[in-house]
Amino acid sequence: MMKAVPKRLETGKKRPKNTKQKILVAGRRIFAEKGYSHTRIQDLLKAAGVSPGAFYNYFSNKEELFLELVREAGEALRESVQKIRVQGIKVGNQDELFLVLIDSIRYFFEFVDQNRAGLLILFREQQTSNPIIMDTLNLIISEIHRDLKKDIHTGIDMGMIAVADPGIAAWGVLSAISGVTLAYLNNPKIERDKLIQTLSELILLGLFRR
Amino acid sequence: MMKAVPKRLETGKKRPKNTKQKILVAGRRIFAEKGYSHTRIQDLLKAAGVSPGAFYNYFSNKEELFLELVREAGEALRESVQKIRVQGIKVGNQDELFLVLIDSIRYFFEFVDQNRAGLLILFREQQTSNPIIMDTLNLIISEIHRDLKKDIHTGIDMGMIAVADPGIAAWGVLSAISGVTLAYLNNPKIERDKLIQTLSELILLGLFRR
Amino acid sequence: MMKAVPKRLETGKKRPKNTKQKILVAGRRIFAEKGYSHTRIQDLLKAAGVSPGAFYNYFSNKEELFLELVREAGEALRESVQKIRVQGIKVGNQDELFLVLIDSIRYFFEFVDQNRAGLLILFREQQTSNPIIMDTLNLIISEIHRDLKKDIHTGIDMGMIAVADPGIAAWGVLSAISGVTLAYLNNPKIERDKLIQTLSELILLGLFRR
Amino acid sequence: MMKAVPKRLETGKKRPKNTKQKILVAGRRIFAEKGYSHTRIQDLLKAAGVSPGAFYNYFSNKEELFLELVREAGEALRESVQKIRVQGIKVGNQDELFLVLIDSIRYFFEFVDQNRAGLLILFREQQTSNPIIMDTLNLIISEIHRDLKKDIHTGIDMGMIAVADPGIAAWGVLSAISGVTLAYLNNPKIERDKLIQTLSELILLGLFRR
DNA sequence: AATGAATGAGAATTCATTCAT
DNA sequence: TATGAATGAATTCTCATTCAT
Repeated sequence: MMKAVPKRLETGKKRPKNTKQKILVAGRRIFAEKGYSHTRIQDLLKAAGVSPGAFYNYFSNKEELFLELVREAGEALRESVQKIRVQGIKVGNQDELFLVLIDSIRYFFEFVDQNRAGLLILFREQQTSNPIIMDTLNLIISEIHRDLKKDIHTGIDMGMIAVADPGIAAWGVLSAISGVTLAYLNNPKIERDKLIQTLSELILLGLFRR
Repeated sequence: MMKAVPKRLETGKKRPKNTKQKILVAGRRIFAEKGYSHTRIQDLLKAAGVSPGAFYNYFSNKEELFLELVREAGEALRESVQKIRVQGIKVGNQDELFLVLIDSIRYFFEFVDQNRAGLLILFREQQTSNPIIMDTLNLIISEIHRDLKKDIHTGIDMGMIAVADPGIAAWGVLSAISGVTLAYLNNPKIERDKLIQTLSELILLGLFRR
Repeated sequence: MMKAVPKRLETGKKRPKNTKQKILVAGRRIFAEKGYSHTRIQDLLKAAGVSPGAFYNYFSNKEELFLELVREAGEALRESVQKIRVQGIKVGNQDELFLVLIDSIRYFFEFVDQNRAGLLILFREQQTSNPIIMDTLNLIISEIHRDLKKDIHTGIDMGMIAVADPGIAAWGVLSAISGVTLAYLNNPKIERDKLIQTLSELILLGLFRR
Repeated sequence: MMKAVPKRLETGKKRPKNTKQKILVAGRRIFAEKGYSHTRIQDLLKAAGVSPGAFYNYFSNKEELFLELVREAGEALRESVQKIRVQGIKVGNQDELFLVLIDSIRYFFEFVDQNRAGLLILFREQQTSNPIIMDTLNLIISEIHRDLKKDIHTGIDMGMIAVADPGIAAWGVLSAISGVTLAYLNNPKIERDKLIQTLSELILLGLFRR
C-alpha cells in the first residue's frame, strides 16, 4: 500500500528556520500554561508553527522535549541560587547576613522575572506521575535542598543560626520561597519590594516581633 | 427433629456495601497515588469492585468524583485548621503563642496522618489545568490563606507579630507548612517531633539565633 | 482536559454478539487477502463490523490476533499432516506406499479446500520480517519438516527410499507440495485429481519414465 | 621554479560514484535483508550515502526502485535458467539428461551464490499485496514456468519423461528448487554438493529406490 | 544534481462514557 | 440498580515525499 503523496495545500509558504528554537520557545510557554500532561503535541506544533515530522526530527517524544526544558530551567535555577550562596557565605554577623539575604532574594526575583515560564514548568510538575520527570525534578530540588542545608549547618557552626533539624528547616525555607514565588508568578501585581522584605524577615526572624 | 440449617452461611460476609462509598474509598486511594489525569476510571472501578455502569449512576463523570473528593479533603483541612485557630486566638503573650503553635502543629500532623490520601489529592493537583478543579482548590487554599492573614493581622494589633506584608507572610507560612507536610507525606521516616519543633521555630523565630 | 462525550450517531443499532469470533473470521479473510503488514487494523475493524475499543478488548494488538490465527492454522496443518503420516507409516511395499500417498494427498487437498484462508496466511508470511511471527512460523514448518525427514529415514531403513540427504529431500518435497498448494489456492481452476496424481508421481517417481 | 603542487591530492579517492549505482547497490542489500515494506527509504539512503533529494532524481518513488531491482533479478534468473535449458535440450537419453541436470543445477547454485541479494528480493516478495510488484513477479515466474513446462513436454515427446500434467509438474519442480534455494540462502551451511545431488535425484527419480 | 529540513496524511492505540440486558 | 461489552473521538508518532537552497 503506497503512502499517499502529501498534499501541499499551502505551497509557496516560506520554509521556516530555527525549528528547534521555535519548538523550545513554544514548549516553554505551553508547558508553563498547561502543564505536562495537559499539553498535547498538537498544541505544541500549532504554537511553534511546526509540523509533526519536524518536531520528531529534534525530539523523540513529548517527554524528551519536556525534560530538556526542565533541565534547562533547573540548571538556570541552581546557577542563580549558587550565585546567591557565594555572596552569602562571606558575611560575618547577623546584620550583614540580613542585608545580604535581602540582596540575594532581590537578585533571585530578578531571575524569576526573567524565567517565568521555566520556573512555572518546574513548579507545576512537582507531583507528576511520570517517573523520569520526577527523577529529574527531584535531582534538581534535592541539590538545592542539600546546598541550603549545608549553609544552615555553616550558620549554626558560626553561631548565627539555631534550628532543631537543618534538613527540615531547609525544606521549610525552600517551600516558603517557592510557594511565594509561585504566588508571585501567578499574580504579578504583588509588590516585589514588599515581597522581598517580608520573605527575608520571615526566613530569618520568623513572625515574632522582638 | 433437627432444625433446618440456615442456608446463608455466608451471612457474616460483608453486605453488598454502599456502592458510592466503595467508589469514594477507592477514589481517594487511587487519585492520591496517581494523580487525577493518570488515574484511569477502569483501575479505580477495579479497585472499588464496581462496574462502569454503577459508577455512572452516582457520578456523572470522572471530574465529578474527583471534585467531591477534593471538596471533602479541603473541608476536612479547613476544619482542622479552624480548630487550631480557635485555640491560637486566645493566647496573651509570645511564650504562650509559641506553645500553642507547637500544639497546633502537632495536632495538624495528627490530622495529616489520618488524611494522607485526601491531602495528597489536594497537594498533587495544585497546578492542574482543569479550571473547575483549579477553582475548587483555589477556593479552599484562599480561605485558609485569608484566615491566616487575619490571624497575622490580629497578632500585629496585639503587638506580638511584625511583618512587612501580612498577605505575603501568610503565603510564606502556608507554603512552608504545606511543603514540609508534602515532604513528610512522601517520606514517612521523617521524625515527627523534630518536624513539629523545627517548623514552629522557623515560623515564629526564623533561622536566627537570639 | 475532559474527553468529549462520544457521539452516538447510530443510536438504536443492535449491540452485536460474538465479537471475538467476528474478529477472528474477518482476520482470517483479510490477512489471507492482504498479508500481515498490508492489513490495517481499520480494515479488520470494518470487515468485522467492530469498533477499535472492542478489538482491543480481545487482542492487545494486530500481532496478537495474527499470531492466534497463525497458530490455529499451523496446528490444523500439522494435525492434518499427522493423520496422513499415521496412514503412511503402516505400508509394506512401494506399490502400497504409492496408493497411500495418493490417498493422503487427496485427503490433504480436502483439508486445503476447507482451510484456504488459514493456509494462505501461513504461506504468505513465510518471509516476513517480524521476528515473533517468523519464530512461530518457523516452529510450525520445522516440526513438519522434522516429521517428514523422520519418515524419509524410515523409508530408507525399509529399503523403499533412496536419497543423498534426507533433510534436503524433505525440504524439496515440502516445497513442492506447498508451492503446488499455493498455485492451487491462487487458481482454483486447477483440476484436483490431476494435481494429486502428478504430485504423487513427482514425489515418488520423479519426472523420468521407467 | 617549482611546479605547483596539484591541488587535488585526494584524486585517488573514489570519484563521486554514480549516484544511481549507489542506490541500486544499497537497495539490493537492504531489500534482501528486510523485505519491501520493512525497508525505510531513509535507511536505504543512509546505507547508500545519498540524500533523499538525490534519490528522487533517479526514482520517482520507493516502488520504482524496488521494481527495477526485481526486474533485474528476474532477468538474471531467467537468463541463468535459459543457459541451463540450452544445454539440457541437446541430450539424447536419460543418463545424459541426468548428468546434464546435475551440471545445470550446479551451475544454477553458482548463480545463486553470486546473486543472493537479488534472489532473496524475488523470493521474499512472492506474496506481496502491491499489485504492480505482484504482476512483475508473476510475469517472471510464469515465464520460467512456461519454459519448464515446454521442456517437460519435449521430454514427454522424446519418451524420457512421463507425468500426468506437465503444468503442475512444472510447478512442483520449480517450487522444490526455489524452496531448497531459499533454505540454502537462509542457511549457508548446507552442503552444496549434497544439495545438488539430492535435488537432481528428487526431480528426476523421486524418492523411490529402484 | 545534491542536500536535508520540513511536510502531513495515515496508522495504531487508549479510555471516558454509553446502553442493552 | 448493576453489569460489562461496545463505542469512537482523540492522541501520539512514522515515514514517503517535497522543495528551497
